[in-house]
Amino acid sequence: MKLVFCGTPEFALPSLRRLLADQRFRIEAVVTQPDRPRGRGHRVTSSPVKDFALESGIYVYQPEKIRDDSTTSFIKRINPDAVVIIAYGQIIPQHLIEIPRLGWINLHASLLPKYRGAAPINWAIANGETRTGLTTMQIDAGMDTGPILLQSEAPIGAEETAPELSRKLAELGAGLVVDSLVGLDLGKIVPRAQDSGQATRAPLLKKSDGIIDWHLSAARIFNRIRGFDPWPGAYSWFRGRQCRIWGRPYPPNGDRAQAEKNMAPGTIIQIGDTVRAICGEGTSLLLEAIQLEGKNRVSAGEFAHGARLEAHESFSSRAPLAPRED
RNA sequence: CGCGGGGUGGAGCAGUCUGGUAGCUCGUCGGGCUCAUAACCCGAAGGUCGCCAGUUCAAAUCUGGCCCCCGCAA
Repeated sequence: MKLVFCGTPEFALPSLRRLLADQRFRIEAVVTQPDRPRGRGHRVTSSPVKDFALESGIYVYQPEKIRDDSTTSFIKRINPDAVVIIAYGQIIPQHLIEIPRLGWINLHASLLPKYRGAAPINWAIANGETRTGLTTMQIDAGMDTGPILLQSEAPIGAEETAPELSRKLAELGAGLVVDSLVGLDLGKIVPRAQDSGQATRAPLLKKSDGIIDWHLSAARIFNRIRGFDPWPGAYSWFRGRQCRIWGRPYPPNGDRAQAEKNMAPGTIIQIGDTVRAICGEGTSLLLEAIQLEGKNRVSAGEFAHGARLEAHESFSSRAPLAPRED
């Protein structure tokens, strides 16, 4: 089966590897996002998929916009049986979708129609889901709305973070992609329309999604810490400085709970090397690590030693109104 | 040439503007105290203040260059 592989980040790599190793498939080309200036200093960076493709000697195509005419002729010239598209990062126009006879086969990291959009793994964890899954589908012109080929469930660990779950799903997904292609080719899989009435959204993450609302329970804040790792993370402000926070719910303690019930959410409590922050619903978050802007990540104990916490200091869910003058 | 914050005994920080004895909270080691504690008390070791050069009687501190780490933005 002749294929074009279309993808950009790490998540797409296991599937690309699997297809490359399987004799039934021949990958004619890889399409990935153009090298762009990114990161500190705006250095030009290539995508993980591109790096892997080059190492493997696969032809790499990087259109600025996939809707360009040159892409159409490029795909037509190759005439693939299917295009496999995983986390590519651009919307595919209808006239391109129609070219391959089996369509464009997408691997999506949720049980569609749940969590349609760019960040299904992050939102599933952030919302406290205990299970999610993978879906392969034939893409259509909408956002993750195409007919479903295969689905596979996967549990979310109670403390699992987005990068951990992402690696796990990417590996599982590789097999699903292979099965989908083979099954579709043999006519054993019949694409099945999504029930859009059941759809939920998982929009691209924004920096501000990471702001901690201390009125939420510690369990819900913990879900966001896990789900928004590594970016935007969960953060707050301490003495006017932005401050990324890692922690977990603190086991309720009858004696203290009463005393802490009336403390303002965000208040920091230090008892020895144990540092906690008051959350909503009578809960508190055991702080594990803190990273002040411009500084390295340090353990909560180290943070407390250096900061010399005073009583009743607290995190703020807002940036300081006026610029700092220190 | 995107913007910005840092590099000070083993850890995290203050001190740098306004040059002039190396500070704080811990850790480590030794000793003491307590039925006990998020413990406490006494003592000790440990630092060429990222690197190089310059200014100065004197540089962690001022000037120039370099290396490394990090946040924002993209």
